Amino acid sequence: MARPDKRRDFDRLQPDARRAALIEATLRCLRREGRDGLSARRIGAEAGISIGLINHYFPSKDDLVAAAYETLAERQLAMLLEAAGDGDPVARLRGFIAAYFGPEILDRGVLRAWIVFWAMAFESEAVRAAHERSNGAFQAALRDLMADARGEPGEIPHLAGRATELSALLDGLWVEWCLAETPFAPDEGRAICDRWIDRFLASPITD
Amino acid sequence: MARPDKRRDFDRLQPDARRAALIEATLRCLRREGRDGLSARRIGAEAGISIGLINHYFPSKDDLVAAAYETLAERQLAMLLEAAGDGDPVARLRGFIAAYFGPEILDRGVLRAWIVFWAMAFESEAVRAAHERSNGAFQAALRDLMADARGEPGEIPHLAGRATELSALLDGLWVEWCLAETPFAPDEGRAICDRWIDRFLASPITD
DNA sequence: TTCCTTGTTGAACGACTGTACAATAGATAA
DNA sequence: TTATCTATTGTACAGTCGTTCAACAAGGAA
Repeated sequence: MARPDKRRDFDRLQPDARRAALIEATLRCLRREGRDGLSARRIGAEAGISIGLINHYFPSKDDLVAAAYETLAERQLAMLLEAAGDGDPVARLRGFIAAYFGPEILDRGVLRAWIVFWAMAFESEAVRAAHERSNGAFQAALRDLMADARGEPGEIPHLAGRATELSALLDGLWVEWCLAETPFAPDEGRAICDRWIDRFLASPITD
Repeated sequence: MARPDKRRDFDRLQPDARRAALIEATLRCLRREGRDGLSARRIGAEAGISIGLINHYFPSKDDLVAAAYETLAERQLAMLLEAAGDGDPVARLRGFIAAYFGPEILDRGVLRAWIVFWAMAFESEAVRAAHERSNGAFQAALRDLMADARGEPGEIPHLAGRATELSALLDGLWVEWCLAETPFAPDEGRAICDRWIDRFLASPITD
């Protein structure tokens, strides 16, 4: 007898699609549960697949986390650059910073995931490398925006230090906001950074 | 027959001393191994006691971590205030910041432990409360130093925002330094903050 | 249709986890 | 000395963990 209602036991996906789905499931678990969410069984359940499949795509947990880190970091940076728009340079810099205080980054779950990335950077070479790349890309983007905003070439060595400073200020406010019981208003954080930019634009090129 | 060489099976300490020893052992484990070090067995081994004793002093792991968090945070803040000295107000502020870029804080192990604190603040009410207290004390100290340095009353509401800003800058540089493969020189971080203070001191009181 | 590749399953393994708890022994008071 | 208190021990328990691997099945090729 035929089995017209035969239920397929599983969907067989293309490797790329399955990899992407596993990364997304990992990010959801990390946002929701932090390090506790980083378990093969939970990620498998979140992705709707069985335990063994994860190791078929990622030789170890570290590789999965590194891939998730890079995926999220690239997405966030792309979002910020998108929000910066293509107007005049100063507006781009300010737009970038304003978007940083939007709901996609100023989110407790996102920091919760990020903290796992930072923690694993101490243990896993793959995650450390992912951090190095992501952080480098972020600061490079910031440096270019800052150089344009002040109309100077981005290669000025001193500018890298200023970009590190602004990047640190952003990160610090981000951590502070996400961990505080009653955090400052997002607009307040944006205002702090806007005033920082005011001073940056007003200061001499050697500073 | 007497047993003159009878070996005592264990040293019985006063509760306070044992509590302190457990907290110190926890801090060493966290610095060395991060979250992996946060296991009753490892802490017990580090402290030279057996597993069960931990639960005798701390009803759960969260309480031990919260106590360790508060101990470390208080110690660090006390060290910074000590380093600030009792000279003129501006020198005190600069001394505080200079000490922040010293080996007791700018240390990968310390951040590694601190990341565990941040991670657990999402899961444990006790740790979150410890963070709230520690962070509040740190920013209050910073705000007072800044108020004195500019010769204005510390209750000025705007000053709290500036203290949050400097605190975020410090935290951000700390994280950046500890996680970077090849970090900037500590003096460079101190110089960034010193220039920040220059601008702070030069800016009008409403800013 | 039949064959083959490989995406997918799920049980199994040994190691580790936090906590509970009865038993032990050091210290102090009577 | 003896009794009492409690700091301390270490086993036990019920889980969860990451990873391995033989078996299964979906989909395309022949």
